[in-house]
Amino acid sequence: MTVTLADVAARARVSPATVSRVLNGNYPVAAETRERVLRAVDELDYVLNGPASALAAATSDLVGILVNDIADPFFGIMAGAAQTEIGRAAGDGGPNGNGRAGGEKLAVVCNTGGSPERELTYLTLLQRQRASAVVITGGALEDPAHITAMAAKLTRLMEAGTTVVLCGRPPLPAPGAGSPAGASGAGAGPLAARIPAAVTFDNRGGGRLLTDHLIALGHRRIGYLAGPAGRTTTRHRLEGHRAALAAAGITGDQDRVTVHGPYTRDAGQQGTRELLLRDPGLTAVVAANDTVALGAYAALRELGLRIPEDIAVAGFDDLPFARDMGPALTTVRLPLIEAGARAGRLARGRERVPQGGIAMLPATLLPRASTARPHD
Amino acid sequence: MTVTLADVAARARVSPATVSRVLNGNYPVAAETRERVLRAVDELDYVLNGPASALAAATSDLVGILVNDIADPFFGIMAGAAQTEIGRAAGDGGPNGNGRAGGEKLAVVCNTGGSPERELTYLTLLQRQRASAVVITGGALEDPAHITAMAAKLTRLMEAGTTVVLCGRPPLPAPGAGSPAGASGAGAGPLAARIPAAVTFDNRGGGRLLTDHLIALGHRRIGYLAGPAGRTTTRHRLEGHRAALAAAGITGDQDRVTVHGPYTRDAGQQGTRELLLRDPGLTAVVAANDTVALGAYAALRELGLRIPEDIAVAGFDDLPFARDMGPALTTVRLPLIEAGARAGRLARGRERVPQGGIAMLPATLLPRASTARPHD
DNA sequence: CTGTTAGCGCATTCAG
DNA sequence: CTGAATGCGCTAACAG
Repeated sequence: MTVTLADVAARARVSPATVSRVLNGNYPVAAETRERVLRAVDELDYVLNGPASALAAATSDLVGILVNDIADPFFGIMAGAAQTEIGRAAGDGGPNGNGRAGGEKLAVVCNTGGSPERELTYLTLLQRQRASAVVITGGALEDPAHITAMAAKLTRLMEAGTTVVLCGRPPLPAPGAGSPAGASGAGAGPLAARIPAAVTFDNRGGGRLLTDHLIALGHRRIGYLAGPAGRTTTRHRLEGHRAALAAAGITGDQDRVTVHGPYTRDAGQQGTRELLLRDPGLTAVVAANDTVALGAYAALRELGLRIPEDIAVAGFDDLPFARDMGPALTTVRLPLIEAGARAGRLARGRERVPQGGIAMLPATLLPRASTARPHD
Repeated sequence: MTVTLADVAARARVSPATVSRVLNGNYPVAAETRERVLRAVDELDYVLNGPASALAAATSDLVGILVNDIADPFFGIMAGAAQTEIGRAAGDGGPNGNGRAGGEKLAVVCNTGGSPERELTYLTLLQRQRASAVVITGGALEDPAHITAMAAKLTRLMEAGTTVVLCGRPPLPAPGAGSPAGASGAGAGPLAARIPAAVTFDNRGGGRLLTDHLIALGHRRIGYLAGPAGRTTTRHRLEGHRAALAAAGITGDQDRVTVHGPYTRDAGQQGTRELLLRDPGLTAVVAANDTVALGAYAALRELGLRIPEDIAVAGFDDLPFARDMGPALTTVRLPLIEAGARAGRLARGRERVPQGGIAMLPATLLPRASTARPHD
């Protein structure tokens, strides 16, 4: 019923092997023959059977992109950039036309919702599909059990020939002393990289920049709306913040003016209320990201506090809406598009792996209207 | 090198068929045997070969979700809801644990960037993978050639057994008179549905509601920042707007105070400048969506105009940031999560197809601070 | 309930 | 440059 390679071969009066060769384009075929085959393909409206081809070739053209939250533009922007880069057909520089689907990869994004189990599940599913590459975005959970499980899973993926790229996530911890000599005599040739390439953000530096800015304005009592506990991004941003405070000689019980919560607007709103309950004298609130800052705005509005006159607010990421908030949000810009694009290129092996397997992208401060000197 | 079903069978001392049966869970197997097999699977760390299984079964567990712009929360929210619903394992109600990956589907989102060619390309790629279902979100392009191509492609997908669900997109135009009797004698049994199920939004009604609101406040000179020309969503929202104007007896050259552009902040900014150039007497600007309204805010700020005192602004969609803009944005809420979830359930055949194959979800007006009576 | 037997559709050796 | 033969790993009839 469904048309197969053999049907095309019959119509083009060639062997199935020849059809396969023109379709994959990685083998010399006479121009005239190719022409005939392509015509037959069009006439029959033939579509390659992916599973069959993946089975025979032991690899598929699927590339998975894992994100924590697909509704969050932070991930959407990175994933979009990666997907564009990956979807780019072999030769061309732009999006190719016709719905014919030549040598492209199928770049797909998978939403883990920040759940470690789903992260693992998706990796297994991708492994099952024999994905040619996997890009994992966003911060990592710092739970030892999960780290071990992830490391094992990623190792297995890489052993199976899947390229693994980390994007906006720190590299995996070094796998200890490593296994000794290992396999028997015959050198099995250089195995795939044992460490995934990583493109990361300077979250620590960004956090530092932001709080330095606040301190320079004269703030000394600064609340901090941290991300979820146990995640690398949360920790790094917070560390940058604390480093700035320490450098300025601001001591005191910082944990008291730090609250953790998910990267959501609601968490920011509740956290801000909590912070002001704990210390009504705060002159500034730093949010772990722009979405959380959205919630801070809401809470302050509720309380009748003006930004920045009564209290300054800052975010992180510079999502598109940041500059249109009322007032425009001071934040830290991360090169999300560049990160996604580089990760995409790494996934396709189109970019050289950076020094030591890891590239750190800089964060830049964007002072806007939501921060000013404290009132008195 | 890589462990196969046969290895598991050997270790569990059963036949490969039995292993396949316990893994797929759709066939009676003795509890003890199952136990033994599962143990072997764990011990060998076996992962099913997706392509092989898809080839043999002539269907894969892949479900594709097409979106126009993955960086836009409008799509992210719908896609996330759909993905959650689809990823839900057969029996259970929540996200399943362990990275073992049982009977789940692999729900993946594909970013078309709004390009018709990429839309077709992704569909072909999914067809190639023998996807079990495809969810297509967002408005459709109204170009006849593209509509024809899409209809053909979707028909082919459905003929091949792929479930097609439209989400936030109007149903395809009826396929004309349809082909006559067709195939030969033997009734081939009831073919798959010839029309994809659709979950759509009442964009027209929402547009109407919004402009009615503005008119009720006393506005009569209203600019409109429309979406990209030739898209159903754009047209429907605009039609609702025009209908409200007409009902209020507001005539005049409405095209003059309507500008089209992509659904981006920049387009909103430029469009607003253009609108005020064309008619400085506008007392309100309606944006095709919230992101475009973001740009309108920016442009008005630039011009030193206050919202809503000097000019009212309204959006559409009620994205999370809308209520934290300065001032809070009046907009129309669409049940994005419900739409995505229903589309996901339809894709898995877990929800009855609605009346006539199409369900229309309502839009509700959310009046906020960005709209008020005109100044004089 | 379980084992045996055949392919699924394609990519590759090899010959020619 | 092209054709013929083989097997990728699994599922789906059938028997038993």
